[in-house]
Amino acid sequence: MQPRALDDSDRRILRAMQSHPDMSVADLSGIVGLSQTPCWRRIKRLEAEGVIARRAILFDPKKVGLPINVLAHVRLQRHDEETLEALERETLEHPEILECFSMSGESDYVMRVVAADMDAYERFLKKVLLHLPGIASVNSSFTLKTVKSTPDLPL
Amino acid sequence: MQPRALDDSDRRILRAMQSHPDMSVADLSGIVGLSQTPCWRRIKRLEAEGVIARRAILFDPKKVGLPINVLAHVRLQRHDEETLEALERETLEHPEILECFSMSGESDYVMRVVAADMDAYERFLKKVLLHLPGIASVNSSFTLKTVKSTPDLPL
DNA sequence: GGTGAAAAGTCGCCCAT
DNA sequence: ATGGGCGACTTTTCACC
Repeated sequence: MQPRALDDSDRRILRAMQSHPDMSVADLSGIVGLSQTPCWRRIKRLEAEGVIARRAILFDPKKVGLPINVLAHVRLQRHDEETLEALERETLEHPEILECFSMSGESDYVMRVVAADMDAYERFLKKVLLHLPGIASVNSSFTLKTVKSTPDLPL
Repeated sequence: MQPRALDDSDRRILRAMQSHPDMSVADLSGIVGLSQTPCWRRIKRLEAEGVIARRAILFDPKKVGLPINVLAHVRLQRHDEETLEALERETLEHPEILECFSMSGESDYVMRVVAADMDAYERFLKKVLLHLPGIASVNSSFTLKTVKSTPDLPL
């Protein structure tokens, strides 16, 4: 499962898979200019190496009742390794937190959180975020509109 | 394709699909307690209504050569509708911008941008971001680590 | 809502080159 | 490393309760 660099065929496969997530291997192979078996083997290899992390099904957050989207800018009091690890472990436990990045600059972490309504977010803020290990402050910015949100990478 | 509320079976289907993105309809139907055909029909309906937006294949950004992840906080000079529309249209054109939210609070927009290296980001900043319609300033915060990043919603 | 079934297409994996 | 082929699945669509 190693850093073997991707060659052109790999990149073509990734690009094709990304733009056509449920195309059959047969059709993919046509697009990338390989035949079925080699193409299939490369896909398996890319999966085994973790280049292909997973498949996913994307729902419309509003249509499933999660219209509230918040960027929570988090600062810590303490920055010892233990506190950071505890906080990151907590983060993984809460499905309302979709993304969490540790940051350079002013905030220690930025988290993207979804909620059913403002009340639900406020409860989440008070019951979870403000009790995270080592927390100093949480600054919540609400998104007015999702202009764009895609997992597709520029390959 | 309307706001017909989701019932329990719908939610169970969505939850099951989300945790098992390539389970067969046959197996899904078992989990949710319906039989094949009704389950399949509901899935098609959820797709037609846009509740299920799309399928996706998630790659590891580092392993495909995009280790740089930036949150760009953008402020505008002008806030007329025309400027906003032009900016949002531009956003959609650039695949390096994975997410773009219009915000309440200090920034007008927050964008998540990926790049192959610092140089590439700097070029993108100078050639694209700073030339966006109506731009006043761009404040780039680099992520040191992705603690969590998932499209899975808490259902 | 449920059953059963069948056509078309796909996958996973053998083999040969 | 590529291409061929085949059995075992799935998807999708029936007709009918």
